[in-house]
Amino acid sequence: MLSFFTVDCLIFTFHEGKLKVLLNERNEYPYRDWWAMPGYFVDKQEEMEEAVNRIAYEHTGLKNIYLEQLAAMAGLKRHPEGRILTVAYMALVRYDDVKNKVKPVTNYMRQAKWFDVSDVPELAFDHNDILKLGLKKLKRNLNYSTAPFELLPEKFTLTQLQQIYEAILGEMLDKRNFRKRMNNLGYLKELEEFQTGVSYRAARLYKLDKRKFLKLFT
Amino acid sequence: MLSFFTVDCLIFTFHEGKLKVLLNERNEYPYRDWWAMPGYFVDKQEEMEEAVNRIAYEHTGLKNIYLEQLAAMAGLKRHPEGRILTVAYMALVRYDDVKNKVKPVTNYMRQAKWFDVSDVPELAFDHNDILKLGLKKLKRNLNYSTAPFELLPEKFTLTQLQQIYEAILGEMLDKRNFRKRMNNLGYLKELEEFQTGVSYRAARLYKLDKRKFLKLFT
DNA sequence: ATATAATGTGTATTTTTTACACTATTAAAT
DNA sequence: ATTTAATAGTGTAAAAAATACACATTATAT
Repeated sequence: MLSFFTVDCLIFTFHEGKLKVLLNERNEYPYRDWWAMPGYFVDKQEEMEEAVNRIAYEHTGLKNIYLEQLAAMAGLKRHPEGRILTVAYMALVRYDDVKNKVKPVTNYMRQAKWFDVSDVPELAFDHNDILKLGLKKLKRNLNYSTAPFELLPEKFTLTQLQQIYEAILGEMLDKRNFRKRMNNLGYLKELEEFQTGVSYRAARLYKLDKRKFLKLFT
Repeated sequence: MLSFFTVDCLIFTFHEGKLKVLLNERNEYPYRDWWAMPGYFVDKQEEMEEAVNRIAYEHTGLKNIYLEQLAAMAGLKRHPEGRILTVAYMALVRYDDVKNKVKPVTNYMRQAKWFDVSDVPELAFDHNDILKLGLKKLKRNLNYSTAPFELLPEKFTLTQLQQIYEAILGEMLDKRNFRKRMNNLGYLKELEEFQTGVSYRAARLYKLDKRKFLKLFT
């Protein structure tokens, strides 16, 4: 009746204009020395989402992050010792919130590093497939999800938002048309506050009006 | 290292203008006498998709059907004996192709029956949640997937296609606008054939041009 | 004062979406 | 032969959304 299984988590963030994903260098058989999504076994008495939160917490120092389930992978040949089912998630975190910029070494993992999503090496197991799934889902649901805002601070500029759209869609967008569209969405609140600490004209800050967002999409 | 887990499958079809889902009446603890999605344990040496295909075959007599994975459910309390992880799929089948209109009784299952999706009782386990997920996914991906065509014969009329869109979206569509939109998709082939056996004006038949569809969406 | 770096804005055009009602065709019934 | 019943099939005008495109404005640093 017992079930050993793992969860793996694509942790995405946005930094310096790029969409990044956090990967581990494995220190354990199989795929020792390969890069892989953070992941581990789910404890017997632990809910699956708790396990994902635990793993994400170990890597980022953050709790209660945004999570979406991507897929269950259960191929008989994905692990040399036999089938190990894994449930893959994706998490979205704000770069500035991340506490441990580099995850301390454990016995099964050497280091963690942010990779630009367009520059990811061949990964352990079926993790490249999972990454593709994650990026595809992010892209497909872009207009119906709060995902872009999970990658930004609570108050953000339209340029930051546009950069995230561009990173997720993989194409450049026209500034004026983008702003027009965003203002028509109906769930962005224009604040009377402005960026600080920049050596050029400070941009206006916006925030997501979650109530209005939910009204539109539920 | 061993992993017992199940797969469950929402089998959808379209009949008499309604979207239908095939459900089993359980004859086994837990949830004896409740209706549930068809599902069962995955054999130790069996791929997960094989298992889904096997279950769908037992219920419909069909092989190589359209499948999409929906979610993994692993709540500690979903089964009274402890966690049983299940991976939920949805399948789409053509009603006219289904061989066994009623599934023979087995020791764990009393009968199978098509339910109108808008008239489904309270189901075993978390199966109502899974049904909601399935319907939501069907709706959200309607315009990027071959799903509507999986529910229709190879050659179909635009009215049939419109009925499927309406059933999935849960709203009525305007005939002229719908036809205009379908003709602009670029992947419907207008045939020089017409319906037969109807006692009124026979409608033109169409079919999906899969090559063109794939070009657009890959 | 000047240079720098990014912000913020409008209009014309095209495309897409929406609203809306009647004639055409076929088979069956009389 | 005519009528009835049932569904197929069609066009246009209006509104809304998407696109293409360039320059003046503002804040800071020197």
